[in-house]
Amino acid sequence: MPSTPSPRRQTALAPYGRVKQHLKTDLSQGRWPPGTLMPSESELVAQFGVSRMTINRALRELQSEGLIDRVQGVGTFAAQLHRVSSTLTIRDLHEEIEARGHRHHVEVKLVREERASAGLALQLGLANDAPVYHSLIVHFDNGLPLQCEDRYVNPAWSPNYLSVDFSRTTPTQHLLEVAPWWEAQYTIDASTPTAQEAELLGIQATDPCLVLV
Amino acid sequence: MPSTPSPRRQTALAPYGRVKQHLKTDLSQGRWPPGTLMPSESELVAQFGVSRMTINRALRELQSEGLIDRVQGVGTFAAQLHRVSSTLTIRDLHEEIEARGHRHHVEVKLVREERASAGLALQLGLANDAPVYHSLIVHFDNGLPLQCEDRYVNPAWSPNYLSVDFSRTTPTQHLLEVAPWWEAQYTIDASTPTAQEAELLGIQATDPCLVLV
DNA sequence: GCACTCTACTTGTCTAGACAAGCTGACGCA
DNA sequence: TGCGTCAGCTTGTCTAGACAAGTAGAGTGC
Repeated sequence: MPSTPSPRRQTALAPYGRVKQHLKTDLSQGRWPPGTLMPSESELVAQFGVSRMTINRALRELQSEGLIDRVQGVGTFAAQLHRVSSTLTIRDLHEEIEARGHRHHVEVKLVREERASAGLALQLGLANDAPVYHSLIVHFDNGLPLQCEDRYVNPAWSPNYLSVDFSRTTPTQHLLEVAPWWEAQYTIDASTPTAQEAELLGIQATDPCLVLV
Repeated sequence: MPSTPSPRRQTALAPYGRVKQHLKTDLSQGRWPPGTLMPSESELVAQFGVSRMTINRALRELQSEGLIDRVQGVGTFAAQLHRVSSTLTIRDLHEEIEARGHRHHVEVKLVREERASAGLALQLGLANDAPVYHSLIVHFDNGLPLQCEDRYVNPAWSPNYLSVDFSRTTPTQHLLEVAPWWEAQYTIDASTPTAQEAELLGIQATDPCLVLV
């Protein structure tokens, strides 16, 4: 999270911090229901008497915290509530395992082009039946199956996704190269794996596991 | 996270994005080992030929991603590796439930001072047998038990932790007041609850759940 | 009615300069 | 030796203005 200046109790909070806190309070009190248009930057400039850059920073950080959505040319909107709950930044599993001094390898179970189902199309912002790239890769840590990576990719983001050698570079890494950095919304859930996933990971289908969507 | 301009393939990445990506690449390639002093803002200004605000934004975002540490008056340092693995921002459950328009209440099961076990002392950076504050609180959403909050606190951070009325303010909120903002390292795991936790939450001990450490 | 253009408004970003706040090490003094 | 002061570095933040890029709506001509 971007560093907030240490607020010495009530005093000496930086202007951008005051703006942030003010908007946060209003948001949590239900002014601007989810999806509602919020004041524009110039309106906030007038209201708080600070420069636009200061307002901009406050809004940018609120956006990074998932509290608001901003659309260029349109405006700032209060975010949907479920967005608020928690944000998880996923880092490349490969890097993580290497950093622990363990051996990492993957088995590519599947890489192909498919047609987007209705739900998938909505998630990726595509038309129904539009082509999507689908990869299914199992990650191993010191020979133990650790993670089952079942990924759908918008072809527009990475046209040559299918031709990448994923035994050398992971999909995450590849996408990070294409998109300079990568952040998305995750739903995290505890659940039991599907039969197929259990088999790939070599665990009991009744063992709990994490599911990221 | 602050919005990055949609990267049109390789071209037209905003300057602050180029700086970020450049530093990220160098960091991942092991220039500046963890803890090492990195170039100052003015050095980067000279190197990239952009204004200091642009460098500052890049660095601020890298910091928010946990890749670097910055200390006012001292400099910018490469972050420790374990910091890199994954960052989870926890929001106050109370706020979250209220924001949904639900009723929230808690039951304080336990608030007391204990002695730190070896493992706990290590985690909190304390000596063995040092006093720690321990609270066990169950959160309810519209009367349904939702979360079991089992928390150990370093007394140095919050000397009056034991005297706080947690039926009015949550531990998270209290700690946020003491420490201006709060970020920590989490291990996230899927597991089955302990018998005690299952009883508190009114669920089957075999139901999967999320565990944050 | 329909398509086009043009304008006003929005956010996205950069700049050059300024001052504040915090740390470190050199220096001078007792 | 020990201590206080201060210069010079660092990051933290704000400002006023500028231009780019994207959107929506009003107006215009067909």
